[in-house]
Amino acid sequence: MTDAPAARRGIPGATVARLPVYLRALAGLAATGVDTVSSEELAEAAGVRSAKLRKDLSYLGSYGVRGVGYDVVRLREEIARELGLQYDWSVAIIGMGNLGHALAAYSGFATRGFRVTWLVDEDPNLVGSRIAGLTVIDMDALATQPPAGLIGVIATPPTAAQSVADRLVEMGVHSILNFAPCVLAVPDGVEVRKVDLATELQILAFHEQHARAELGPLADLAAVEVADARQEATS
Amino acid sequence: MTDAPAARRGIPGATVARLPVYLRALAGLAATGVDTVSSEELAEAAGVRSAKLRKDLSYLGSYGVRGVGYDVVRLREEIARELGLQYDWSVAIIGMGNLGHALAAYSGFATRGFRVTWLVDEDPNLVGSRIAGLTVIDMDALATQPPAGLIGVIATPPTAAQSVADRLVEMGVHSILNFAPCVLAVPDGVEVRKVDLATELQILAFHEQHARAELGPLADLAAVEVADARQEATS
DNA sequence: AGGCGCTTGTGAAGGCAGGCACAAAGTCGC
DNA sequence: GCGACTTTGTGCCTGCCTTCACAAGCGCCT
Repeated sequence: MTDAPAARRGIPGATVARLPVYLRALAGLAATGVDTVSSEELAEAAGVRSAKLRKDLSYLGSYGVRGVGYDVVRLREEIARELGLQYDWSVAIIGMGNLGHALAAYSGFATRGFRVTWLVDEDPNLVGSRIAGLTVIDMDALATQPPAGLIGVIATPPTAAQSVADRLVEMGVHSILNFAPCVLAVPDGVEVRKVDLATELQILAFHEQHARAELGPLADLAAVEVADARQEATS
Repeated sequence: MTDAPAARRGIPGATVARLPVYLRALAGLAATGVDTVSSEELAEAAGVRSAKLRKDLSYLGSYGVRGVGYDVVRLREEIARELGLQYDWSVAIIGMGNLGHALAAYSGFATRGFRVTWLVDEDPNLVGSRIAGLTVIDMDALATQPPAGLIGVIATPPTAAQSVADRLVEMGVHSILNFAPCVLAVPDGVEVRKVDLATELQILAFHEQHARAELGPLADLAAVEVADARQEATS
């Protein structure tokens, strides 16, 4: 997991990070008509241990019935409320490059309680154009009407990310999702979560390398071939 | 973080997850001509505490010089080696939707030790077309030449993700990065890291809601407005 | 050559998260 | 109406990660 920051209202950060997974699992169960689920079943659907699931849910209150399980609809509502999903949250995507484009068109946000409301870019050629049904604006235009509860998504090159973050903070945003591969400095009270694609791959590479090392030197040759291919390409 | 799995070779999972961040910070320092850095400076650049940084680096060995600091070039090499980045890793992206497209075009992979080598999709209309300089193939074609050390990136809809994962495992892949919002079941020895964009936003929503609650009921009204707007849109 | 100041590397302590196991509590069958 | 069965909620323990604090080590200055 990326960083699990300080817990609020007594709910551990690790638990908060898992609630969306439970919510997803519950949505799947509800779609198939299940109306009651045991911690064992739900845990399997969510990919965790049942004891962990029960402990997580216990932080929300006692919404289960002993001997029976959890009411799917009720539990869904409770988790959604805990996550603040009883209303949609507005999302502004800053940076309309490859990634920003894809995010703007990504349907997964709308179905999970979020509405992409603003698309922002600095490039004059992009400002004014329409992407995914929205008109691209610049940061100044966004700053004129900073809505309360806005979540900022930074999809700019890393060089621009800090200044964008500064401006977001300035206009009162205190939740930022950062796709730019860099460290953002923000004041206390502003929550930054980062998604770094290359970092994830590098972590996988570590495991891949060490899994390979355990197979002995023979298995290592395959990776060396990759290295050779690289040299060909760069020479 | 997503899950920090079992450590190998004694390096804690939490440390492995931070090594890429250090690597990035070192690259930045090297670009500005710095050749020696103290743990304090590097920690600041990486957004961590210096004690944590030193402990992390100590797992790799003693590459620092007391009273001086760390040699930037040397430390970079050591971390890169530990992560297995002395050679490029091949990456196959499965699912050429919005996200898959953006990932294929994302330049951040190539500059960090990865080469997108295969683009895969099931749609006959897409197979054979060219995206970002590569020809899209289908899973069968990928299976004919499963290269050792391949990392699979799943960018399909969630309904297809499990079957894609099964096929990847079948062809010997044991490192998977999953963008589909679902839980993947894989055998032991296969490493799955997941990136779920909506989950990240939901975690932010939790913090946003509770940060707001602390400001009192007045501040809560703004969010309710958003809820009203939603009802208008859905009615 | 010797001492001084700076920085690393690490033992120890504290805190958080995960897993186990069981008592509490509710339902179902008879 | 009562007992047996099922499943939740949770206290305790264990292990990992983080933080603190300091001794060890290195270079530099005198």
